[in-house]
Amino acid sequence: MARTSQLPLDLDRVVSAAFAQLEEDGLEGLSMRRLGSRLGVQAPALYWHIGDKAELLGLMAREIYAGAYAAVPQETDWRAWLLAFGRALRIAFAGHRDAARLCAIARGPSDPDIGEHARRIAAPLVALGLNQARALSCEASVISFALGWASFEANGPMHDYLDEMLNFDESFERGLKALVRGFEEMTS
Amino acid sequence: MARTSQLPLDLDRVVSAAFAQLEEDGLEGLSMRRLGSRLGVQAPALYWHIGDKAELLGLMAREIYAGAYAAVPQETDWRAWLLAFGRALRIAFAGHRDAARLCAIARGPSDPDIGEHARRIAAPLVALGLNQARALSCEASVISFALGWASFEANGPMHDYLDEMLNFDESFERGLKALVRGFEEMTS
DNA sequence: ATTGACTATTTAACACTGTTAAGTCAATAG
DNA sequence: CTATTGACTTAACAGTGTTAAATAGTCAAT
Repeated sequence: MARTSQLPLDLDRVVSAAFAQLEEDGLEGLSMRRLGSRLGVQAPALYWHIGDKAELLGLMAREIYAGAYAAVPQETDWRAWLLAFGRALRIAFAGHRDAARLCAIARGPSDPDIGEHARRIAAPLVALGLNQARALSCEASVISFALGWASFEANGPMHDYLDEMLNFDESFERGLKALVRGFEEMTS
Repeated sequence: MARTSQLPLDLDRVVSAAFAQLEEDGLEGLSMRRLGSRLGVQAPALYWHIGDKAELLGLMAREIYAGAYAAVPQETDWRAWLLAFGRALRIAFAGHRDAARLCAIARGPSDPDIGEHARRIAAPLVALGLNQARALSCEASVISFALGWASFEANGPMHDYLDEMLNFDESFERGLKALVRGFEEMTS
């Protein structure tokens, strides 16, 4: 039917519609058919733009991480950068419904140019004086902490029964600060 | 058919069969029908012992955490306890295939006796001198770090392309130590 | 001994899911 | 004017979690 009534899809529209769908119905509501119908298209049409559902989830996760990286302001100290990065990750995870579960499930980049990506990721910390291996290690720890915290916190029942005795915002901040200060100690 | 040939199921057998199934076919291979057939039973029979698949996953996650708690030796120092706990968690997550994804997805305990559970969880640290709020906060951070790390590390492609430039075991250890040392700093 | 209740399971079915194969129509290139 | 390609549709497959109803086995009480 009206196949030319709408200009054709592209990958970006698919991904952003997927985010909208995620926001509305959560991760289990993010099915190919529903995503298709949101775009005025049948489900199999999506496979023209995407290989896999897993690939779609991967792109979404990538975008969440990219948003966090982009949100880190320029810093003059690697410790300050790590703190800002951790907070940005927390905001990024909290910014989309089920983001933590999504990122925990999604598969990473199938990037062929291996070293380049790592170098780009580590760049902000390398610019502040860390060597690359150490930069990657620290970043991995902060990402793990933030991702794990988001998973932990997003767990409904767990949240409900802990939030009487645990201030999540404050505890995250304490943990993050502890982690970064711990790194500081190891350098000196 | 031969309904009495086997003694009836119970919850424990279901859960441990679910672990066996997880080990064999991973998280996506853990379906009710396959779990049933492993137990010589049709899928709907499982719903006699279990409300939900989510409940089953919750029980499995609970068992993983319980195993980690049980594996922590008695310590004389809360910092040592946290380190041992973090390592035990890492071992527990690595011990079952897809454990990290499972725990990131699973919902927590629908435990009605809220304060009691929290008190039991915090007990080891309270016994070593921390107040309960602080104990819960520290534990939450260590759990988050270990869980996030396991998710991070379990991510196949990410792992493949980082493990040339990142020693996962060593980096986990560094991160955990940094976290706990950071906590130490905050007390003094 | 027979009735009845209770436990634990079966069969059948529903409404989905991701994904593939084959067909279809519009636009573009030669 | 024809052929090719891009972007989609319809139809279908195999599988999913879950519910409802029927059923067989076991036990207690009449």
